[in-house]
Amino acid sequence: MTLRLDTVFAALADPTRRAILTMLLEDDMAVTDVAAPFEMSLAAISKHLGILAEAGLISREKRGRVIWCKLEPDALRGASVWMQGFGQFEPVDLDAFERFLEGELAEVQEEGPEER
Amino acid sequence: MTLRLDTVFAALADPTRRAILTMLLEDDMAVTDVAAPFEMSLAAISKHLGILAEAGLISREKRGRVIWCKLEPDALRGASVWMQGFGQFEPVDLDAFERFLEGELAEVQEEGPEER
DNA sequence: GGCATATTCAACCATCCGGTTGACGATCCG
DNA sequence: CGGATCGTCAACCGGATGGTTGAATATGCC
Repeated sequence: MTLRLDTVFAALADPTRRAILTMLLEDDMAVTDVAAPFEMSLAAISKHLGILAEAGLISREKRGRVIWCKLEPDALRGASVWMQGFGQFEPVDLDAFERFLEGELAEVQEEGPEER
Repeated sequence: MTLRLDTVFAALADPTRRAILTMLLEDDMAVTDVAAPFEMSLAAISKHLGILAEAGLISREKRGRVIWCKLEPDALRGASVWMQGFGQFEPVDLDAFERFLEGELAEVQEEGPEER
């Protein structure tokens, strides 16, 4: 349980992995397609996907030689609940979030993953 | 902005640091008192507090020779919003959270920080 | 002043993390 | 079959992370 929070938060701490999750929010994707917009190697992306899967944030299903990655947003619930306990945040402004996501996606797709 | 998410999530990925935040939820605390229930050295706790402060999750104020640590839950808002975008989680059950927190606090205070 | 307390600093160590490259197994297709 | 594509594995590397210890700094107290 605590372990799950460890791995979920650790998985979310990397901008490449957050970008991947954001991409998967739009649709399921094959590993190669996930890797396409990034500048790093396919193996690196494969590792990131392994970490996300380990945290339960995505699932992977092999169909033919293609492995399809699917977002599993339920894995975020525990972490979300934990965080919400620290403040009565006002209801989430989903429009603002949408705009933010578009920005993040644009970043990834135009320039590759953001530098640190 | 992305940097902030990086540091916030990374800070939350460690169980000792989450336990510290939970303790600070109850009240402001001096560094020595924060360190008391843990088995590790004061210097280690001091480092953890530095990381939490760097992420904006706590603030530190020196009064006399004592440094008081204060929770800054606003720093969680960005991360919380980011996560909420991934699912329409039902309204948080604050009672359940309260019970969970009591469990976590009890763990820390009775046995020291949980092992991994 | 001189000692005790509170906290950080600095150096060190083992391990983890994020990336690379090259080889490998699996699958599709002509 | 043989070649191309998909994805992972293994070994390696540099830098970050989480911990230690011992010295240093700053403040409070007698």
